[in-house]
Amino acid sequence: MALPKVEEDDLLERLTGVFQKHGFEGASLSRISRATGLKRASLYHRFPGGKEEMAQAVIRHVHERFGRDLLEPLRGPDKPADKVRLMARRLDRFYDKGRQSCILDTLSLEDLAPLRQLTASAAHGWMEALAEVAVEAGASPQEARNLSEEAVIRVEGALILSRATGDRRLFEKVIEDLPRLLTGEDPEV
Amino acid sequence: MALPKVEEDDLLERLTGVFQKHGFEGASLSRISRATGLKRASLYHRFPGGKEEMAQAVIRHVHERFGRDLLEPLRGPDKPADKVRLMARRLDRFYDKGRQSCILDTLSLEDLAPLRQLTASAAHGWMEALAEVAVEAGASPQEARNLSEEAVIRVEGALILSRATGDRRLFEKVIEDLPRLLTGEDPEV
DNA sequence: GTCTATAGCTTGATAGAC
DNA sequence: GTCTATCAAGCTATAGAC
Repeated sequence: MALPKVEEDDLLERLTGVFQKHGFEGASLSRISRATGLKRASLYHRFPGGKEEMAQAVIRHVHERFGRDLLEPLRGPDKPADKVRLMARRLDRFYDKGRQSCILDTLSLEDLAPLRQLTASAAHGWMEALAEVAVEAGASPQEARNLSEEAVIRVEGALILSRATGDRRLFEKVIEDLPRLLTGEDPEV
Repeated sequence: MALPKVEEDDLLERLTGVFQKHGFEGASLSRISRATGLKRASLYHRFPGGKEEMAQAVIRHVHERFGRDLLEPLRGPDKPADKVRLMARRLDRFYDKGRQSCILDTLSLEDLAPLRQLTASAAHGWMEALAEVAVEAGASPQEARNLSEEAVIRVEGALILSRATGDRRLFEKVIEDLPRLLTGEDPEV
């Protein structure tokens, strides 16, 4: 807590970029050092647990930012369809129109229990928030659960396919379809 | 072509396992050597292009096996719903009920053009085969395209979520729902 | 076609100066 | 809190014997 929050956040953003782009194994300390401007020893001063602690911090950071910017608004007073439309726009931005990978993907390949626990928690938080807004839009709790799972599955699948094919149109389609899927209303972008 | 096809296939299967489990960066020559029983120099004798050539061979191999075992039957004379049910069962086996990752995921993170081209081709082949059977089941060409994209997106997304959460039920649900999605008929497992 | 041996570099991590 | 310097271990890749 010695550092101002902005600098701490900036560091975590840069760290996130590396793990997002290269995954756990590909996120070498050289790359991390270059991206953050901090030398190896400085990184270990801040993250005594090394790479694994950095990866944990990244998931926590993304979880927090995602919750604040994309999920919290879903609990506001606006119409469900409007709230989902807003989230869809921010999702599009969050993943840079499908160019960025999701850390639920890139940080879950390596079989590390502490990371798995954090990705699981993040995924569940996302689905729960979507289920709540689906209920608000008229779905039964069971339907809402299914719809929220479906929504997250589609986003993650579209990201993989966009990356594997180099064609980001699939991602855009999935994003545009989210309001209809979750609330039954048309996008009306 | 000096080796019998079985041994060549066995080698490729073991190679596939390593790249599937650890991704491109995580698939070190040590791991590959251990998994295949071949020393470094022997691997380079068979794959002069090193790791990247091995990864290419893996995608080609999986593409071929996937096409032969899962997609080719879709073009047979049986009822569309029956053919999709068969594919769904084999998909479930192919990904070991959601325990295995897809190489479209694990081999597309590293930004290598030759690999990207192969993953793209494999993904498109899969979607085309699904679209054909959807048309056969009564969908319009445009509908069929959408349904086939939706199906592949769901499978890939479910694999990611299963891995990130450690809960494979989502994958099973997606697999079971494929016949209904693509042909409009109930699973009747 | 497989091996041992090795080159040369990069990795994750640490010690200690400032 | 950041740095330089360093470590042992790992990495990809190659040379050359059999």
